[in-house]
Amino acid sequence: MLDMNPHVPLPRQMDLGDELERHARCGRCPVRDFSICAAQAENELSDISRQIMFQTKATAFEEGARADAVWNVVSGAVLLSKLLQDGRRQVVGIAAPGDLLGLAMQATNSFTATALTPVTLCRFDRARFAELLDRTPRLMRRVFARYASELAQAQDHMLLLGRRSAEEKVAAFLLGQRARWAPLHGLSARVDLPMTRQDIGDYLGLTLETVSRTMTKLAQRKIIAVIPDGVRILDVDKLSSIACL
Amino acid sequence: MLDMNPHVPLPRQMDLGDELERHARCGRCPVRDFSICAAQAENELSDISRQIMFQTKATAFEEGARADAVWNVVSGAVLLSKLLQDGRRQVVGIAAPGDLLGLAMQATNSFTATALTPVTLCRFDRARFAELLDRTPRLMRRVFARYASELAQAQDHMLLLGRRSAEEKVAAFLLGQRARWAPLHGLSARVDLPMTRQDIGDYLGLTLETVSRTMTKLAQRKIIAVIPDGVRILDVDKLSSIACL
DNA sequence: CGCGGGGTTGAAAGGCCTCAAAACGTGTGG
DNA sequence: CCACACGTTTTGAGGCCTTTCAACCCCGCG
Repeated sequence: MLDMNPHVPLPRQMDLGDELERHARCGRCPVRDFSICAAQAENELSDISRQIMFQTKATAFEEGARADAVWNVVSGAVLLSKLLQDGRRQVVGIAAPGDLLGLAMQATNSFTATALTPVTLCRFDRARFAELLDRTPRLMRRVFARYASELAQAQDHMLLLGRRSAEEKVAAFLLGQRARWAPLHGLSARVDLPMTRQDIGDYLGLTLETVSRTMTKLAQRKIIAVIPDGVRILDVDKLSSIACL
Repeated sequence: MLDMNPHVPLPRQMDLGDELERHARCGRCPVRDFSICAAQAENELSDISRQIMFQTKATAFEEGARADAVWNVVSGAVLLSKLLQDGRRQVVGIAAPGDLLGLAMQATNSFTATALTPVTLCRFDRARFAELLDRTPRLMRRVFARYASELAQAQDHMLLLGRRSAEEKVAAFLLGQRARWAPLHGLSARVDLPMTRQDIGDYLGLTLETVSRTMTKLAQRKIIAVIPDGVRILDVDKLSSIACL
């Protein structure tokens, strides 16, 4: 499980590290403006919520299973994927700290949530969460705004899946990951990729081989450098122009 | 508790013509359970809203332009598309009566809305619409539920774009269109397609030629029949199995 | 009647996938 | 400490599906 002691060096994935850890203890999310435990709702929420930790590769909930909870990602990265009968898979999102999952409020989950790193989630009873939203318009409004931007993001991803080449997809993906984790890591050249090539391929609508090939080609052109568990962006401008931002 | 089922089945024999027209006059949407003018909010809404009609091919709002309105589709079909600099296009949705557009509440529109048929839209001033939502939790809850299901739909479409073959895409599209308009037309064999092959291709991540070829192949196998401005589904079961629903 | 937009069809090219094998990294057990 | 196993990544060769480019057809309309 997560190591709370700040003096012990953490495993690499945990570099998300101390700042996040600190907040994790009180269930607050430091990453985005939406803090589920903020303001007047704090006491109530702590009442109906419960923190749960997941090991890498553990699944928080599965596509098709009865959905009775809303989840807030406190720390770590969560892979959201949908499966086709014949095994084809599509990753529909990669959740970062601060993201809310399961708000669709349908009878069953529409995707599976898998931990890419050790993950801390905050679980809310759905019925009581919904009640609370009803009683707290300001909170609902923020949740709603968050969700709306998620939809816009989904539409961007449709554009990527439907109309971009492999190279553009990979470039956009790397820049996207960098931007997504910037609140935690800063906008460094290094981009952590705690997922497999298969995961990336399933996210971009490509095969793992194509992802690998594309990355090595970018590396040969000195635009990125492939490093263990990630890449280093050597030429942001070129990468951006490839992604045709 | 949030409304779990935004798609309540509606009377079959409703016709775009009369029934819809009647409601259009008061800005009410007859198609889905979400009626923007329902309940106590009705008077207020009529105060801040205004109906606008668009001819086929007219654009209600454009990607990138300042967004200061929320729109409710009253009648007709609206194509939602995003453009890449080099002209590549992705259709991110086809809005039907009852759909809400522009709720993302971002500074600019993230897509363009074009009328596929003569269309009636109900325009709401955004700021005042937001205020109203704040004052009317029940309304916000319904809008929210609607939006959440839209996100689930977007994720389904990602799966289609990323992991399905041309034939599967077209089959799923036809069945999807049929289901989407069932509240108005009933679940008939005839599926109206008021958009061009190009539009369909941009929706499915294909070229217009591939869409055309795929349809003729399905027609040769007697699974569908291509008719002016639409198709007739001859074998729903086969089409469904191709779509691998 | 000619024009233009939309649809269909054909041939060729190309990008990505499939299948396969080898290289690499990491954790386990001798 | 090394050997080995296993999962992941890389690399290669060949093939297929979709795209590209082009021609032709159909139909409504000025």
